[in-house]
Amino acid sequence: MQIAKIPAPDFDLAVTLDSGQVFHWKEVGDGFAGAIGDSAVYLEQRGDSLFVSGGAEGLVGNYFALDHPLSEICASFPNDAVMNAAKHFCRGLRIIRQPKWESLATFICSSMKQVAHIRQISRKLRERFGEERKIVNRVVFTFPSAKRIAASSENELRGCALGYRAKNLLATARQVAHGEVNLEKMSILPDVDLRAHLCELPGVGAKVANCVMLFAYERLRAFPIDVWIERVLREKYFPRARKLNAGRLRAFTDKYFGDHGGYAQQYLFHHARMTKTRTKRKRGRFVTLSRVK
DNA sequence: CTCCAGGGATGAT
DNA sequence: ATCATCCATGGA
Repeated sequence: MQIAKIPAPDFDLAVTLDSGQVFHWKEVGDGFAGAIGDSAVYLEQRGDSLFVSGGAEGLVGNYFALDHPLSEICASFPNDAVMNAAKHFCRGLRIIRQPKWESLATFICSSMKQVAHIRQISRKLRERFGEERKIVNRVVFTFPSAKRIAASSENELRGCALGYRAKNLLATARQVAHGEVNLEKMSILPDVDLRAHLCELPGVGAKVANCVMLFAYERLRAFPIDVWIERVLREKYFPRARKLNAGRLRAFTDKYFGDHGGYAQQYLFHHARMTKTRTKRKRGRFVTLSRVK
């Protein structure tokens, strides 16, 4: 196996792969094995260098967006205590450029699921419907195409622990496979129109649409608000606000976090998830109940 | 065992 | 327009 070395300053492979953007990489020795699109890849980081299985250098550099000016992006974050803590904690985290269908399908499956569950769903979909590849003596699977998912049945998808999400994934896969929507051509749309088109797909609402925009369409302003981010916003930015609805939070995040809001969001998300504490509102304040490992 | 999760669709106010 | 309810599943 030929291994190429590529420079990867301002990058943390492990943090990036563990930050809830992608769900299929598995640890192998000191590195990770998985698929980028159709190609099986092995990755290992040593300091500021990335060691990549043969021929995948360009693929890897693009996937991990090593061209993003990360220090400038982080410098554009709002200067407050919460953001600074997350920025320090997540140093080297980059927003990945994911394949569009893979990202869309995965986040349709993500609703009301913990990250560990999404990993299982991703693995089962790949093992059952994807294509097998081999890398460093390991078997990995590509993510199944929309056509392959569309050719399956709802019951087969339910067999991948999808539950009620199976119907949505199948319906969206059919629209993509039949050409009713063209995910690639949607790249030319401005944010507002892209979001509106994505939200017309079954199982896609504002949150999933923003994830796909951020992770697959490189819309670095897109700011997904899930239960974790909503908790951070309520507890840290509006600690005693009453009647904070979704629209109010949306208005705040869109103007406060700015042009790289999606990056800021990902840092806040990963930081919160890795340092999670249970809290409860008590006499207008949030108090810690118990710390979870 | 219980709790809860990178939500969305639907129907009632 | 906002709000409540339901939807399945399994790791922690």
